[in-house]
Amino acid sequence: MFLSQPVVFRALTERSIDEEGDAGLPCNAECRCSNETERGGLAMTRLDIHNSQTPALCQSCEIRHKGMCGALSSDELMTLSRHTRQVRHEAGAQLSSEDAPITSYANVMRGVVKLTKVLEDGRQQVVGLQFAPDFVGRIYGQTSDVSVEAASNVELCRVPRMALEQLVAENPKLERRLMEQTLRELDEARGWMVTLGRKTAAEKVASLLYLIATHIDPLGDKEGVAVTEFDLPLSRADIADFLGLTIETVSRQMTKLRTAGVISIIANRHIVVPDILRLKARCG
Amino acid sequence: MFLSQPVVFRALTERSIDEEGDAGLPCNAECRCSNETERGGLAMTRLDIHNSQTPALCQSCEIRHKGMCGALSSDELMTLSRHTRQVRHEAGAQLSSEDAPITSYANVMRGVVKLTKVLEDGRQQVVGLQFAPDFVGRIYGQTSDVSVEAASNVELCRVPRMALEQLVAENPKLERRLMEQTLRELDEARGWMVTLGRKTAAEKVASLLYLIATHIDPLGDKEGVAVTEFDLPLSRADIADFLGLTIETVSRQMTKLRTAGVISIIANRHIVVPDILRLKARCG
DNA sequence: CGCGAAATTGACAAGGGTCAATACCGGTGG
DNA sequence: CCACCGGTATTGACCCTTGTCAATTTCGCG
Repeated sequence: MFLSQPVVFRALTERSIDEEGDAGLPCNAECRCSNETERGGLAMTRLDIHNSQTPALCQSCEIRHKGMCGALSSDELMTLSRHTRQVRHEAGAQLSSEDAPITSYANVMRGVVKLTKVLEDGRQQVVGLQFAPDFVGRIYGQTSDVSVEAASNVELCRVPRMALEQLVAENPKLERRLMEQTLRELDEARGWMVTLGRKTAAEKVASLLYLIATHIDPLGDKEGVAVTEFDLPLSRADIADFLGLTIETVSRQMTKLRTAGVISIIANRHIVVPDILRLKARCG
Repeated sequence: MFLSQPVVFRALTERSIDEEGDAGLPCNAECRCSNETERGGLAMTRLDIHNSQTPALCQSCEIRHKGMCGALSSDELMTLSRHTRQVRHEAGAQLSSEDAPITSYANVMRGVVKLTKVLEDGRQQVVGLQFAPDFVGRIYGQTSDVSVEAASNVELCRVPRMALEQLVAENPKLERRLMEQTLRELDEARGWMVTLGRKTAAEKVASLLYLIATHIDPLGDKEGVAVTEFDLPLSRADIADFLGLTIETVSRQMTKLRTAGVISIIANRHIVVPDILRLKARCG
């Protein structure tokens, strides 16, 4: 299952309950999933005649045309949506652990997912961050090799392994999409290798803030545009684990950026960037 | 072209001539390529009737059954081999530069290829090492994003972009192979993120030596088995650029490993590892 | 308001970087 | 065969950035 083992690492002292786990995930106001489509019954029969509508489940989905789903025709989306389920997880929830078998994949709809690796003695490194509409999960592999956690509160669209693999086998365009996402992740990983290996603490912190400013969902709008104000989806410990620093050093560098007027910090987590180019200039 | 621009970075003060560049690469003794197959003429006509022999070019190739080529049928290998060319490059030769358009791919047959990225101010980071039978080059991309250099003397099997992309389009198994290689590279990049972010200088050096011991071609034999004696395919500067250290620190850590009896260093480049597990134990 | 967790700040230590001197290797030419 | 030379690697002394440990403040939330 794409779900918590009771493994507990440092940054995971928080709660790790999630709203998954029972068959009939209740539909509250904030989660606008309409998952009657996956319960069989009336809605199901309508889907079986392969019309070209957008599935009810996907209609309100902000990433419907992006990421993996963008590669699918209406019919394919129909097929897929019969197996997907929109789920929410709280910050800190572990979605899958290192070496756990892979049983499902997911698309990030909202929030940030972090991928981490741990050394035997407990030293931890965040090796990837996924924003909407990224695909999460390692296809063609038996185990996942990284631990997957919700960095912030997240909403995911979960796909069982078999359903996705079948769809991929039938749809070269989808496979291609996933290949491209993998290549993008590879580029990003290599980009961070440069940051980890060759940048100073100050540049590292600036780089991460810049990454977040350019990737955090500007409410369903165009991607890649820097937002000038956002809530940090990561704790200082997460930031430290991502940048290969200690929380103290992160804190000091944040203060420096603040006193230099590059950012304002409101209540620890909320960041205002008056001039994104000044921030970018500090990325090395 | 998969070929040197006159761009010169730090570690590239060496010669950067290569034996490519003219149409009819002469066949010397060391390069056991038999590239009559790609010159048309007699051999060519025999290939066109799609029999199931192994192409002459590939017969002596040690990685014939490994890497990308392992996914091909005899016929496909025939088709491919009509476009490939085995080439040699000296250590330090630049094969492709960051942001250069991609015009060909290659398989590593012998030696080590390094992928690097550079910051504006010249700080350099090696972001990947490729050993035989790895595939080199970023498929589905316009530019390569990394600079590709021969770390040691290398022998490559070069494939023009168009030829490969056509073959990939027709052969899902091949596409799948490339996807798996990409995923492996992603895993490796993430593994090195941990090394760069969280390991000490001593652990970093040990980790790199261990990587090389387990990846350097044990003369065509089974992969993944650690070899106890090898020539370092990287200079101290390359090692430093890979590990995010300075050459001085690399040097000091190597001497520590030597005085601790974990390795012997013969003439700077030749390394003997009496007990690979002792080395592994120092990787953190 | 008050508690526990998270973040900041300070004093100090240490790992690794910087700069400079020296040693070593590999190739060339006498 | 040996001497020399340029590039590469090693070693040492010193310093700076970042880590460590501890005290304090701020935040989030009941």
